[in-house]
Amino acid sequence: MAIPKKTNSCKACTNKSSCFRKLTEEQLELIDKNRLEVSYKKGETILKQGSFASSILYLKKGLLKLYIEGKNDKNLIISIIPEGNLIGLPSLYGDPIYHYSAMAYEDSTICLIDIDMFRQLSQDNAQFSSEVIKILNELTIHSFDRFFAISQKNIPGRFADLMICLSKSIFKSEKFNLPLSRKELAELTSMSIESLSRVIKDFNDEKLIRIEGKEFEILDLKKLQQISENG
Amino acid sequence: MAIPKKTNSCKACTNKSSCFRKLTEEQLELIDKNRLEVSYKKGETILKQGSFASSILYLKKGLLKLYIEGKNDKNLIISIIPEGNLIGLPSLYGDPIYHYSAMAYEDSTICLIDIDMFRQLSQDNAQFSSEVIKILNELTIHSFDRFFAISQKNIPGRFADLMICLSKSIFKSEKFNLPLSRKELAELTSMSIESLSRVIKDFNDEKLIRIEGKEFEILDLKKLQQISENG
DNA sequence: CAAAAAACACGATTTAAATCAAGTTTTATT
DNA sequence: AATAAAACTTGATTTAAATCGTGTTTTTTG
Repeated sequence: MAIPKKTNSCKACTNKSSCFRKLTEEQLELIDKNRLEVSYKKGETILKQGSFASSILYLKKGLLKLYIEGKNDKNLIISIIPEGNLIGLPSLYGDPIYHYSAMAYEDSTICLIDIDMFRQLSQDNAQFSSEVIKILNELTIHSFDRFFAISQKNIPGRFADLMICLSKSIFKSEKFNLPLSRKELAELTSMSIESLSRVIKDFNDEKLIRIEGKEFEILDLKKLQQISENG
Repeated sequence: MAIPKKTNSCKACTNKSSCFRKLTEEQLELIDKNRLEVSYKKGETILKQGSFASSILYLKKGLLKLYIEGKNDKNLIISIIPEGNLIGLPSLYGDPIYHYSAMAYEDSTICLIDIDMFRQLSQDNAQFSSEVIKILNELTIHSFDRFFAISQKNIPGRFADLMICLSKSIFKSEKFNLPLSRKELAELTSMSIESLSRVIKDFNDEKLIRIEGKEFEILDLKKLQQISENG
Protein backbone atom coordinates (compact mmCIF):
# COMPACT_ATOMS: atom_id res chain seq x y z
CA MET A 1 0.00 0.00 0.00
CA ALA A 2 1.48 3.32 -1.04
CA ILE A 3 1.63 6.52 0.99
CA PRO A 4 -1.69 8.39 0.86
CA LYS A 5 -1.71 11.35 -1.50
CA LYS A 6 -4.42 13.27 -3.27
CA THR A 7 -4.71 14.36 -6.84
CA ASN A 8 -7.42 16.48 -8.41
CA SER A 9 -10.71 17.08 -6.65
CA CYS A 10 -13.95 15.12 -6.41
CA LYS A 11 -15.66 17.90 -8.30
CA ALA A 12 -13.27 17.49 -11.21
CA CYS A 13 -13.34 13.70 -11.10
CA THR A 14 -14.70 12.76 -14.49
CA ASN A 15 -15.83 9.20 -13.92
CA LYS A 16 -17.33 9.51 -10.46
CA SER A 17 -20.02 7.10 -9.30
CA SER A 18 -23.59 8.15 -10.16
CA CYS A 19 -24.51 8.63 -6.49
CA PHE A 20 -21.98 11.43 -6.08
CA ARG A 21 -23.77 13.43 -8.75
CA LYS A 22 -26.71 13.65 -6.37
CA LEU A 23 -24.67 15.49 -3.74
CA THR A 24 -24.67 19.24 -3.25
CA GLU A 25 -21.41 21.07 -3.88
CA GLU A 26 -20.84 21.39 -0.15
CA GLN A 27 -21.44 17.69 0.42
CA LEU A 28 -19.04 16.77 -2.35
CA GLU A 29 -16.45 19.11 -0.87
CA LEU A 30 -16.93 17.45 2.51
CA ILE A 31 -16.02 14.12 0.94
CA ASP A 32 -13.12 15.71 -0.90
CA LYS A 33 -11.62 17.10 2.32
CA ASN A 34 -11.93 13.85 4.19
CA ARG A 35 -11.08 11.28 1.57
CA LEU A 36 -7.75 9.51 1.31
CA GLU A 37 -6.27 8.49 -2.00
CA VAL A 38 -4.22 5.31 -2.07
CA SER A 39 -2.36 3.49 -4.84
CA TYR A 40 -2.19 -0.27 -5.14
CA LYS A 41 0.07 -2.39 -7.30
CA LYS A 42 -1.25 -5.22 -9.42
CA GLY A 43 -1.95 -8.23 -7.21
CA GLU A 44 -2.24 -6.28 -3.97
CA THR A 45 -5.10 -6.93 -1.58
CA ILE A 46 -7.31 -3.87 -1.23
CA LEU A 47 -9.98 -5.24 1.05
CA LYS A 48 -9.94 -8.24 3.34
CA GLN A 49 -13.10 -10.22 3.97
CA GLY A 50 -14.03 -10.22 7.65
CA SER A 51 -12.17 -7.02 8.59
CA PHE A 52 -13.93 -4.02 10.10
CA ALA A 53 -15.69 -1.88 7.50
CA SER A 54 -14.29 1.57 8.19
CA SER A 55 -14.53 2.95 4.67
CA ILE A 56 -16.51 2.86 1.48
CA LEU A 57 -13.99 2.60 -1.36
CA TYR A 58 -14.14 4.32 -4.69
CA LEU A 59 -12.12 2.84 -7.56
CA LYS A 60 -10.78 5.91 -9.32
CA LYS A 61 -8.47 4.04 -11.65
CA GLY A 62 -7.74 0.41 -12.35
CA LEU A 63 -9.47 -2.93 -12.34
CA LEU A 64 -10.16 -5.28 -9.48
CA LYS A 65 -11.99 -8.38 -8.42
CA LEU A 66 -14.34 -8.86 -5.49
CA TYR A 67 -14.21 -12.37 -4.13
CA ILE A 68 -15.38 -14.59 -1.32
CA GLU A 69 -12.63 -16.56 0.37
CA GLY A 70 -13.33 -20.15 1.26
CA LYS A 71 -11.26 -22.97 2.67
CA ASN A 72 -8.41 -24.66 0.73
CA ASP A 73 -7.97 -21.72 -1.64
CA LYS A 74 -11.54 -22.11 -2.84
CA ASN A 75 -12.33 -18.58 -3.88
CA LEU A 76 -15.43 -17.37 -5.61
CA ILE A 77 -15.25 -14.19 -7.65
CA ILE A 78 -18.38 -12.12 -7.10
CA SER A 79 -17.66 -9.46 -9.65
CA ILE A 80 -15.03 -7.68 -11.71
CA ILE A 81 -15.07 -3.99 -10.94
CA PRO A 82 -13.92 -1.42 -13.48
CA GLU A 83 -13.04 2.14 -12.54
CA GLY A 84 -15.78 4.52 -11.44
CA ASN A 85 -17.38 2.07 -9.03
CA LEU A 86 -17.89 1.85 -5.29
CA ILE A 87 -16.71 -1.07 -3.17
CA GLY A 88 -18.01 -2.05 0.23
CA LEU A 89 -21.60 -0.82 -0.02
CA PRO A 90 -23.04 -4.10 1.33
CA SER A 91 -21.40 -3.13 4.62
CA LEU A 92 -22.99 0.34 4.75
CA TYR A 93 -25.86 -0.70 7.03
CA GLY A 94 -26.07 -3.97 8.90
CA ASP A 95 -23.08 -6.09 9.87
CA PRO A 96 -20.13 -3.62 9.94
CA ILE A 97 -17.58 -5.95 8.38
CA TYR A 98 -16.56 -6.47 4.77
CA HIS A 99 -18.21 -9.51 3.27
CA TYR A 100 -15.77 -9.94 0.42
CA SER A 101 -12.11 -9.38 -0.33
CA ALA A 102 -10.84 -7.22 -3.17
CA MET A 103 -7.64 -7.60 -5.19
CA ALA A 104 -6.16 -5.29 -7.81
CA TYR A 105 -5.95 -6.88 -11.27
CA GLU A 106 -3.87 -3.92 -12.42
CA ASP A 107 -2.27 -0.89 -10.76
CA SER A 108 -5.17 0.95 -9.17
CA THR A 109 -6.07 4.16 -7.39
CA ILE A 110 -8.62 4.06 -4.60
CA CYS A 111 -10.36 6.84 -2.69
CA LEU A 112 -11.21 5.91 0.89
CA ILE A 113 -14.37 7.53 2.21
CA ASP A 114 -15.14 7.30 5.89
CA ILE A 115 -18.16 5.04 6.31
CA ASP A 116 -19.76 7.21 9.00
CA MET A 117 -19.58 10.22 6.73
CA PHE A 118 -21.08 8.14 3.94
CA ARG A 119 -23.89 7.08 6.26
CA GLN A 120 -24.48 10.66 7.31
CA LEU A 121 -24.74 11.77 3.69
CA SER A 122 -27.31 9.03 3.03
CA GLN A 123 -29.30 10.35 5.98
CA ASP A 124 -29.09 13.95 4.85
CA ASN A 125 -29.67 13.47 1.15
CA ALA A 126 -32.52 11.20 0.06
CA GLN A 127 -31.56 11.44 -3.62
CA PHE A 128 -28.09 10.22 -2.76
CA SER A 129 -29.58 7.44 -0.66
CA SER A 130 -31.86 6.19 -3.43
CA GLU A 131 -28.97 6.25 -5.88
CA VAL A 132 -27.02 4.10 -3.41
CA ILE A 133 -29.95 1.66 -3.32
CA LYS A 134 -29.94 1.64 -7.11
CA ILE A 135 -26.25 0.78 -7.21
CA LEU A 136 -26.69 -1.93 -4.60
CA ASN A 137 -29.56 -3.40 -6.59
CA GLU A 138 -27.52 -3.44 -9.78
CA LEU A 139 -24.83 -5.42 -7.96
CA THR A 140 -27.44 -7.80 -6.59
CA ILE A 141 -29.04 -8.38 -9.97
CA HIS A 142 -25.67 -8.81 -11.61
CA SER A 143 -24.65 -11.36 -9.00
CA PHE A 144 -27.93 -13.24 -9.54
CA ASP A 145 -27.03 -13.52 -13.21
CA ARG A 146 -23.57 -14.82 -12.41
CA PHE A 147 -25.03 -17.12 -9.79
CA PHE A 148 -27.40 -18.56 -12.38
CA ALA A 149 -24.76 -18.99 -15.06
CA ILE A 150 -22.26 -20.70 -12.80
CA SER A 151 -24.71 -23.07 -11.18
CA GLN A 152 -26.73 -24.00 -14.28
CA LYS A 153 -24.55 -23.69 -17.36
CA ASN A 154 -21.89 -25.99 -18.78
CA ILE A 155 -18.31 -24.97 -19.50
CA PRO A 156 -18.78 -23.50 -23.00
CA GLY A 157 -21.91 -21.67 -21.79
CA ARG A 158 -20.12 -20.15 -18.83
CA PHE A 159 -17.16 -19.05 -20.91
CA ALA A 160 -19.38 -17.54 -23.60
CA ASP A 161 -21.21 -15.74 -20.82
CA LEU A 162 -17.98 -14.33 -19.46
CA MET A 163 -16.82 -13.11 -22.88
CA ILE A 164 -20.15 -11.36 -23.49
CA CYS A 165 -20.15 -9.82 -20.02
CA LEU A 166 -16.59 -8.53 -20.31
CA SER A 167 -17.22 -7.09 -23.73
CA LYS A 168 -20.59 -5.50 -22.98
CA SER A 169 -20.50 -4.57 -19.30
CA ILE A 170 -16.89 -4.09 -18.37
CA PHE A 171 -14.90 -2.93 -21.40
CA LYS A 172 -17.74 -1.77 -23.66
CA SER A 173 -15.82 -2.92 -26.74
CA GLU A 174 -15.51 -6.17 -28.67
CA LYS A 175 -11.74 -5.90 -28.34
CA PHE A 176 -10.07 -5.64 -24.97
CA ASN A 177 -6.92 -6.34 -23.02
CA LEU A 178 -7.60 -8.49 -20.00
CA PRO A 179 -4.70 -8.58 -17.52
CA LEU A 180 -5.79 -11.89 -15.97
CA SER A 181 -3.92 -15.15 -15.75
CA ARG A 182 -5.57 -18.36 -16.91
CA LYS A 183 -5.88 -19.30 -13.25
CA GLU A 184 -7.90 -16.16 -12.59
CA LEU A 185 -10.09 -16.69 -15.64
CA ALA A 186 -10.73 -20.23 -14.42
CA GLU A 187 -11.67 -18.96 -10.98
CA LEU A 188 -14.03 -16.47 -12.58
CA THR A 189 -15.93 -19.19 -14.41
CA SER A 190 -15.66 -21.86 -11.70
CA MET A 191 -13.74 -24.30 -13.83
CA SER A 192 -10.29 -25.91 -13.77
CA ILE A 193 -7.36 -24.23 -15.53
CA GLU A 194 -7.20 -27.13 -17.99
CA SER A 195 -10.87 -26.88 -18.90
CA LEU A 196 -10.45 -23.16 -19.43
CA SER A 197 -7.46 -23.72 -21.67
CA ARG A 198 -9.46 -26.20 -23.74
CA VAL A 199 -12.52 -23.99 -24.14
CA ILE A 200 -10.29 -21.11 -25.25
CA LYS A 201 -8.67 -23.37 -27.84
CA ASP A 202 -12.07 -24.60 -29.06
CA PHE A 203 -13.53 -21.09 -29.33
CA ASN A 204 -10.38 -19.90 -31.11
CA ASP A 205 -10.54 -22.81 -33.56
CA GLU A 206 -14.21 -22.16 -34.28
CA LYS A 207 -13.40 -18.45 -34.80
CA LEU A 208 -15.88 -17.32 -32.13
CA ILE A 209 -13.17 -15.34 -30.41
CA ARG A 210 -9.56 -14.42 -31.02
CA ILE A 211 -7.44 -14.80 -27.91
CA GLU A 212 -3.72 -14.23 -28.03
CA GLY A 213 -2.24 -14.03 -24.57
CA LYS A 214 -4.13 -11.24 -22.81
CA GLU A 215 -5.61 -9.81 -26.04
CA PHE A 216 -9.28 -10.69 -26.46
CA GLU A 217 -11.58 -10.07 -29.39
CA ILE A 218 -15.17 -11.14 -29.93
CA LEU A 219 -15.56 -12.40 -33.51
CA ASP A 220 -19.01 -14.01 -33.51
CA LEU A 221 -21.26 -12.50 -30.86
CA LYS A 222 -24.41 -14.18 -32.23
CA LYS A 223 -22.94 -17.65 -31.85
CA LEU A 224 -21.54 -16.82 -28.42
CA GLN A 225 -24.98 -15.72 -27.29
CA GLN A 226 -26.40 -18.95 -28.67
CA ILE A 227 -23.86 -21.01 -26.73
CA SER A 228 -24.56 -18.97 -23.61
CA GLU A 229 -28.31 -19.60 -24.02
CA ASN A 230 -28.06 -23.33 -24.65
CA GLY A 231 -25.16 -24.13 -22.33
CA MET B 1 -55.30 -15.30 -6.63
CA ALA B 2 -58.07 -14.64 -4.11
CA ILE B 3 -60.23 -11.53 -3.82
CA PRO B 4 -58.41 -8.74 -1.99
CA LYS B 5 -59.46 -8.33 1.61
CA LYS B 6 -57.86 -6.76 4.65
CA THR B 7 -57.48 -8.07 8.15
CA ASN B 8 -56.04 -6.25 11.16
CA SER B 9 -53.96 -3.14 10.72
CA CYS B 10 -50.30 -2.52 9.98
CA LYS B 11 -49.96 -1.02 13.43
CA ALA B 12 -51.20 -4.24 15.02
CA CYS B 13 -49.18 -6.49 12.71
CA THR B 14 -46.92 -8.37 15.08
CA ASN B 15 -44.23 -9.64 12.75
CA LYS B 16 -43.79 -6.63 10.50
CA SER B 17 -40.53 -6.03 8.67
CA SER B 18 -37.93 -4.06 10.63
CA CYS B 19 -38.11 -1.11 8.23
CA PHE B 20 -41.77 -0.44 9.08
CA ARG B 21 -40.81 0.14 12.69
CA LYS B 22 -38.92 3.20 11.54
CA LEU B 23 -42.05 4.85 10.14
CA THR B 24 -44.11 7.44 11.99
CA GLU B 25 -47.65 6.49 12.93
CA GLU B 26 -49.00 8.62 10.09
CA GLN B 27 -46.68 6.98 7.56
CA LEU B 28 -47.69 3.52 8.73
CA GLU B 29 -51.34 4.50 8.45
CA LEU B 30 -50.72 5.71 4.92
CA ILE B 31 -49.45 2.26 4.01
CA ASP B 32 -52.35 0.66 5.85
CA LYS B 33 -54.91 2.63 3.86
CA ASN B 34 -53.31 1.90 0.54
CA ARG B 35 -52.21 -1.68 0.90
CA LEU B 36 -54.01 -4.67 -0.57
CA GLU B 37 -54.10 -8.01 1.14
CA VAL B 38 -54.15 -11.09 -1.07
CA SER B 39 -54.24 -14.81 -0.34
CA TYR B 40 -52.36 -17.40 -2.37
CA LYS B 41 -52.74 -21.15 -2.35
CA LYS B 42 -49.75 -23.47 -2.11
CA GLY B 43 -48.04 -23.65 -5.49
CA GLU B 44 -49.43 -20.38 -6.84
CA THR B 45 -47.14 -17.88 -8.53
CA ILE B 46 -46.96 -14.65 -6.58
CA LEU B 47 -44.46 -12.76 -8.68
CA LYS B 48 -43.36 -13.28 -12.24
CA GLN B 49 -39.80 -12.49 -13.29
CA GLY B 50 -39.74 -9.83 -16.01
CA SER B 51 -43.11 -8.27 -15.20
CA PHE B 52 -43.50 -4.60 -14.28
CA ALA B 53 -42.66 -3.91 -10.65
CA SER B 54 -45.74 -2.09 -9.42
CA SER B 55 -45.58 -3.20 -5.79
CA ILE B 56 -43.31 -4.12 -2.95
CA LEU B 57 -44.74 -7.26 -1.37
CA TYR B 58 -44.86 -8.10 2.29
CA LEU B 59 -45.25 -11.74 3.27
CA LYS B 60 -47.62 -11.59 6.22
CA LYS B 61 -48.13 -15.32 6.52
CA GLY B 62 -46.74 -18.35 4.74
CA LEU B 63 -43.55 -19.51 3.10
CA LEU B 64 -42.29 -18.93 -0.40
CA LYS B 65 -39.36 -19.25 -2.71
CA LEU B 66 -37.69 -16.60 -4.83
CA TYR B 67 -36.24 -18.04 -7.99
CA ILE B 68 -34.64 -17.14 -11.29
CA GLU B 69 -36.22 -18.77 -14.31
CA GLY B 70 -33.93 -20.10 -16.99
CA LYS B 71 -34.46 -22.09 -20.15
CA ASN B 72 -35.59 -25.74 -20.15
CA ASP B 73 -37.05 -25.56 -16.64
CA LYS B 74 -33.63 -24.66 -15.27
CA ASN B 75 -34.61 -22.68 -12.21
CA LEU B 76 -32.34 -21.34 -9.55
CA ILE B 77 -33.76 -20.69 -6.10
CA ILE B 78 -32.33 -17.46 -4.72
CA SER B 79 -33.83 -17.69 -1.30
CA ILE B 80 -36.55 -19.20 0.86
CA ILE B 81 -38.60 -16.45 2.46
CA PRO B 82 -40.40 -16.96 5.75
CA GLU B 83 -43.17 -14.65 6.94
CA GLY B 84 -42.34 -11.12 8.01
CA ASN B 85 -40.18 -10.37 4.98
CA LEU B 86 -40.34 -8.04 2.02
CA ILE B 87 -40.21 -9.20 -1.58
CA GLY B 88 -39.26 -7.11 -4.60
CA LEU B 89 -36.87 -4.64 -2.99
CA PRO B 90 -34.21 -5.13 -5.71
CA SER B 91 -36.71 -3.43 -8.03
CA LEU B 92 -37.20 -0.37 -5.78
CA TYR B 93 -34.71 1.81 -7.64
CA GLY B 94 -33.17 0.99 -10.99
CA ASP B 95 -34.74 -1.29 -13.56
CA PRO B 96 -38.50 -1.24 -12.74
CA ILE B 97 -39.14 -4.93 -13.36
CA TYR B 98 -39.04 -7.91 -11.05
CA HIS B 99 -35.79 -9.82 -11.36
CA TYR B 100 -37.06 -13.03 -9.83
CA SER B 101 -40.26 -15.02 -9.61
CA ALA B 102 -41.91 -16.03 -6.36
CA MET B 103 -44.00 -19.12 -5.62
CA ALA B 104 -45.94 -20.02 -2.47
CA TYR B 105 -44.64 -23.15 -0.74
CA GLU B 106 -47.71 -23.08 1.49
CA ASP B 107 -50.92 -21.06 1.69
CA SER B 108 -49.74 -17.48 2.09
CA THR B 109 -50.99 -13.99 2.76
CA ILE B 110 -49.35 -11.07 1.02
CA CYS B 111 -49.70 -7.32 1.48
CA LEU B 112 -49.18 -5.33 -1.70
CA ILE B 113 -47.63 -1.91 -1.17
CA ASP B 114 -47.56 0.52 -4.05
CA ILE B 115 -43.96 0.94 -5.14
CA ASP B 116 -44.25 4.69 -5.66
CA MET B 117 -45.55 5.13 -2.15
CA PHE B 118 -42.70 2.97 -0.89
CA ARG B 119 -40.25 5.15 -2.81
CA GLN B 120 -41.81 8.29 -1.40
CA LEU B 121 -41.48 6.97 2.15
CA SER B 122 -37.81 6.20 1.52
CA GLN B 123 -37.38 9.80 0.37
CA ASP B 124 -39.21 11.26 3.36
CA ASN B 125 -37.77 9.08 6.08
CA ALA B 126 -34.02 8.51 6.14
CA GLN B 127 -34.24 6.00 8.98
CA PHE B 128 -36.67 3.95 6.91
CA SER B 129 -34.37 4.22 3.92
CA SER B 130 -31.31 3.00 5.79
CA GLU B 131 -33.28 0.09 7.19
CA VAL B 132 -34.26 -0.79 3.61
CA ILE B 133 -30.57 -0.73 2.66
CA LYS B 134 -29.85 -2.97 5.62
CA ILE B 135 -32.46 -5.49 4.49
CA LEU B 136 -31.16 -5.39 0.91
CA ASN B 137 -27.64 -5.98 2.16
CA GLU B 138 -28.71 -8.95 4.23
CA LEU B 139 -30.26 -10.50 1.14
CA THR B 140 -27.11 -9.78 -0.85
CA ILE B 141 -24.84 -11.32 1.78
CA HIS B 142 -27.11 -14.32 2.15
CA SER B 143 -27.14 -14.88 -1.60
CA PHE B 144 -23.33 -14.64 -1.67
CA ASP B 145 -23.23 -17.46 0.88
CA ARG B 146 -25.59 -19.60 -1.17
CA PHE B 147 -23.66 -18.71 -4.31
CA PHE B 148 -20.47 -19.89 -2.70
CA ALA B 149 -21.93 -23.12 -1.33
CA ILE B 150 -23.55 -24.13 -4.61
CA SER B 151 -20.58 -23.36 -6.80
CA GLN B 152 -17.83 -24.72 -4.55
CA LYS B 153 -19.21 -27.51 -2.38
CA ASN B 154 -19.97 -31.14 -3.15
CA ILE B 155 -23.36 -32.79 -2.68
CA PRO B 156 -23.08 -33.73 1.00
CA GLY B 157 -21.63 -30.28 1.75
CA ARG B 158 -24.48 -28.51 -0.01
CA PHE B 159 -27.13 -30.58 1.71
CA ALA B 160 -25.54 -30.13 5.15
CA ASP B 161 -25.48 -26.41 4.38
CA LEU B 162 -29.17 -26.39 3.54
CA MET B 163 -30.11 -28.26 6.71
CA ILE B 164 -28.12 -25.85 8.87
CA CYS B 165 -29.57 -22.83 7.08
CA LEU B 166 -33.17 -24.03 7.39
CA SER B 167 -32.74 -24.88 11.04
CA LYS B 168 -30.89 -21.72 12.05
CA SER B 169 -32.14 -18.99 9.72
CA ILE B 170 -35.60 -20.00 8.59
CA PHE B 171 -37.28 -22.11 11.25
CA LYS B 172 -35.06 -21.29 14.25
CA SER B 173 -35.49 -24.81 15.60
CA GLU B 174 -33.70 -28.14 15.14
CA LYS B 175 -37.06 -29.72 14.30
CA PHE B 176 -39.23 -28.40 11.49
CA ASN B 177 -41.86 -29.30 8.95
CA LEU B 178 -40.74 -28.47 5.44
CA PRO B 179 -43.58 -28.55 2.86
CA LEU B 180 -41.24 -29.09 -0.09
CA SER B 181 -41.15 -31.93 -2.55
CA ARG B 182 -37.89 -33.75 -3.22
CA LYS B 183 -37.83 -31.98 -6.58
CA GLU B 184 -37.89 -28.61 -4.85
CA LEU B 185 -35.22 -29.63 -2.36
CA ALA B 186 -33.10 -30.75 -5.29
CA GLU B 187 -33.62 -27.43 -7.04
CA LEU B 188 -32.63 -25.64 -3.85
CA THR B 189 -29.30 -27.43 -3.67
CA SER B 190 -28.65 -27.58 -7.43
CA MET B 191 -28.58 -31.34 -7.63
CA SER B 192 -30.65 -34.08 -9.28
CA ILE B 193 -33.62 -35.59 -7.46
CA GLU B 194 -31.81 -38.94 -7.28
CA SER B 195 -28.69 -37.43 -5.74
CA LEU B 196 -30.86 -35.68 -3.19
CA SER B 197 -32.64 -38.93 -2.38
CA ARG B 198 -29.31 -40.63 -1.85
CA VAL B 199 -27.83 -37.95 0.38
CA ILE B 200 -30.98 -37.98 2.52
CA LYS B 201 -30.68 -41.74 2.91
CA ASP B 202 -26.98 -41.49 3.78
CA PHE B 203 -27.53 -38.74 6.36
CA ASN B 204 -30.44 -40.70 7.84
CA ASP B 205 -28.34 -43.87 8.07
CA GLU B 206 -25.49 -42.00 9.72
CA LYS B 207 -27.98 -40.45 12.18
CA LEU B 208 -26.99 -36.89 11.25
CA ILE B 209 -30.61 -36.03 10.57
CA ARG B 210 -33.98 -37.70 10.88
CA ILE B 211 -36.15 -37.15 7.82
CA GLU B 212 -39.53 -38.80 7.53
CA GLY B 213 -41.53 -37.36 4.67
CA LYS B 214 -41.71 -33.62 5.34
CA GLU B 215 -40.61 -33.90 9.00
CA PHE B 216 -37.00 -32.81 9.50
CA GLU B 217 -34.85 -32.99 12.60
CA ILE B 218 -31.20 -32.14 13.07
CA LEU B 219 -29.55 -34.83 15.20
CA ASP B 220 -25.84 -34.06 14.91
CA LEU B 221 -25.24 -30.38 14.17
CA LYS B 222 -21.48 -30.61 14.84
CA LYS B 223 -20.99 -33.29 12.20
CA LEU B 224 -23.22 -31.43 9.74
CA GLN B 225 -21.12 -28.31 10.19
CA GLN B 226 -18.00 -30.39 9.63
CA ILE B 227 -19.42 -31.81 6.40
CA SER B 228 -20.47 -28.33 5.30
CA GLU B 229 -16.95 -27.02 5.97
CA ASN B 230 -15.10 -29.81 4.21
CA GLY B 231 -17.56 -30.41 1.37
C1' DC C 1 -62.47 -46.60 -2.68
C1' DA C 2 -60.30 -47.95 -6.70
C1' DA C 3 -57.50 -46.36 -10.47
C1' DA C 4 -54.28 -43.21 -12.18
C1' DA C 5 -50.75 -40.13 -11.52
C1' DA C 6 -47.23 -38.25 -9.25
C1' DA C 7 -43.49 -38.56 -6.06
C1' DC C 8 -39.87 -41.17 -4.33
C1' DA C 9 -36.01 -44.75 -3.82
C1' DC C 10 -32.18 -47.10 -5.46
C1' DG C 11 -29.11 -49.82 -8.38
C1' DA C 12 -26.69 -49.67 -13.14
C1' DT C 13 -24.72 -46.91 -16.70
C1' DT C 14 -23.08 -42.81 -18.80
C1' DT C 15 -20.93 -38.43 -19.02
C1' DA C 16 -19.02 -33.88 -18.19
C1' DA C 17 -15.49 -32.11 -16.12
C1' DA C 18 -11.66 -32.64 -12.74
C1' DT C 19 -7.38 -34.51 -12.02
C1' DC C 20 -3.08 -36.38 -13.48
C1' DA C 21 0.95 -36.35 -16.36
C1' DA C 22 4.18 -34.57 -19.49
C1' DG C 23 5.70 -31.28 -22.58
C1' DT C 24 6.07 -26.28 -24.21
C1' DT C 25 6.06 -21.43 -23.80
C1' DT C 26 6.50 -17.33 -21.25
C1' DT C 27 8.21 -14.65 -17.50
C1' DA C 28 11.31 -13.70 -13.79
C1' DT C 29 15.90 -13.91 -11.63
C1' DT C 30 20.80 -14.14 -11.12
C1' DA D 1 22.16 -14.32 -21.67
C1' DA D 2 21.60 -18.46 -19.14
C1' DT D 3 18.87 -20.67 -15.79
C1' DA D 4 15.01 -21.27 -12.96
C1' DA D 5 10.35 -20.77 -12.15
C1' DA D 6 5.94 -19.99 -13.32
C1' DA D 7 2.25 -20.17 -16.62
C1' DC D 8 0.14 -22.49 -20.13
C1' DT D 9 -1.31 -26.38 -23.38
C1' DT D 10 -2.76 -30.84 -24.52
C1' DG D 11 -3.67 -35.74 -24.13
C1' DA D 12 -4.87 -39.77 -20.91
C1' DT D 13 -7.25 -41.24 -16.85
C1' DT D 14 -10.32 -40.86 -13.03
C1' DT D 15 -14.33 -39.47 -10.65
C1' DA D 16 -18.42 -37.16 -8.91
C1' DA D 17 -22.69 -36.66 -10.13
C1' DA D 18 -26.28 -36.90 -13.82
C1' DT D 19 -29.10 -39.83 -16.31
C1' DC D 20 -31.47 -44.05 -17.12
C1' DG D 21 -34.31 -47.91 -15.76
C1' DT D 22 -37.44 -50.03 -12.77
C1' DG D 23 -39.92 -50.91 -8.73
C1' DT D 24 -42.38 -48.86 -4.70
C1' DT D 25 -44.89 -45.61 -2.08
C1' DT D 26 -47.76 -41.70 -1.65
C1' DT D 27 -51.11 -38.52 -3.35
C1' DT D 28 -54.74 -37.12 -6.28
C1' DT D 29 -58.94 -37.71 -8.67
C1' DG D 30 -63.05 -39.59 -10.84
